[in-house]
Amino acid sequence: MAVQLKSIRGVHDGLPQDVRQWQQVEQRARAIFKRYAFEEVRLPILEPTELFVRSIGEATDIVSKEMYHFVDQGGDDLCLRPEGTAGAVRAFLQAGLTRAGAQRWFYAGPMFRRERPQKGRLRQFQQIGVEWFGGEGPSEDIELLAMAAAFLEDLGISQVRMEINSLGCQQCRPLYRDLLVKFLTTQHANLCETCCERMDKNPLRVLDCKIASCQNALTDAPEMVAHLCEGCDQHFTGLKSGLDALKVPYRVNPRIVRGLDYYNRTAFEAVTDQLGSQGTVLAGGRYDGLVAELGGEATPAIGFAMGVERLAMLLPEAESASVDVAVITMGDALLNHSLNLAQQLRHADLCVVHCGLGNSKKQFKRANREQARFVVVIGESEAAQGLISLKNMATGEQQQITLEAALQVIAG
RNA sequence: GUGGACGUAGUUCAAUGGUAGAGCCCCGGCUUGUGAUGCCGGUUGUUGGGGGUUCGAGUCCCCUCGUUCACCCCA
Repeated sequence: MAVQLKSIRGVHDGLPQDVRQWQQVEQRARAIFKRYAFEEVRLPILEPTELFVRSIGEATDIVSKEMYHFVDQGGDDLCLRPEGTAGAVRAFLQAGLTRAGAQRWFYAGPMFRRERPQKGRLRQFQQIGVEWFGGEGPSEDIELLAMAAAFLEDLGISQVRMEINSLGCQQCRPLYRDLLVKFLTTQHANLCETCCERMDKNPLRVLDCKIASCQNALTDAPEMVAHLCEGCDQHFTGLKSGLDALKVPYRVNPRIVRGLDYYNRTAFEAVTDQLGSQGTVLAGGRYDGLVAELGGEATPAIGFAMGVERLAMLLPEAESASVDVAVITMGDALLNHSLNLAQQLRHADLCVVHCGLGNSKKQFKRANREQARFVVVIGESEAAQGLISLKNMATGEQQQITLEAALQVIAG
């Protein structure tokens, strides 16, 4: 059939089969985050364009070419949020919470980026994000990473490794950057075309180039972690020792780079090789300068976000909740009686479908299709005696008993 | 934004340029108070859309939309 009206490119429907998996991810996240005293916030999907330009960085791909932005009827320049941190910081400031002590937030919802879709990459996708305001670490970094690791473990996702790095701060990163550019200049001939462009635009990006020849050329490249200032070095050392103490598995990957401008110090990614080239399933870092950048009192903060669809792809298919009872009515005159019976079964907290009217064969087929564990048959003889017929669909056994007795059997 | 692959029934897939088919699903019957197994029968298509070449296009060409994979980038 020709489907005339289709969802737009890269924007997919969440059908029951998908949503079951998303809910698994969400439920596990809620359960784990609660133990760390994080609370849910619900933030706008629409924000002023200016917010993202100032926080994420005007030169980033996200802001320069991937945002859905428009001017509304009142002349306001708005955007569908491409990520959650900027809005969280805005909300934090707007609520005047800079002196309210630590704020531990999480949120779940859709984000929008107008990219070319591919496996694990959509134009509308869901993130669960976590933001922790008011701690400069490293204890917050340690606990946040431990929480992320606990979540992934609890979800039952193995084959994911946590990689960490330090990006330095405003003092040591520029010095390192100069050092790196000097090195890259010596390797200029061995780098790919895009890397040569990156040298000017964003030299750190060269570090995570996927091309093997570039990686070869980078063998002796200076690493940020070896050029941290004293403060950053202590911070990173503290982070590693804390993770060791909590037995959180990790690997230092000096090539991790963050795409968004606001990150400093701790950066991390949970990666899998099961998803093709979109292997990053959870990523985040520290953004100590962002609150001040957006006009607030300087407040250190750290956070991460995870891609719900990507995580769901790593989960086994989820079965729908099974139907406990299907109610079958023999004779139109008994409809109200059987509808009433279905309600009584539901009061007992059972999952019940009513099979409507029609001949018994048709109704039984429906019951079978619903994969009901039991069928309750209401016919004239049952109604006359105040009993029901209860059939176990797996064994085929059927008995005429009272409703109370039936509830016992179903529960048993 | 760049490059490759793909698009046929509800679904999974066939069809040397020559009548669009099969399995599964679905519907009906065998059995009007009994499903799942069996047997018999039945429905299903603007071949993603538009244009072109040809006596003739699912098949070849162009455009477009979508999916997918990779790059860029990122969750």
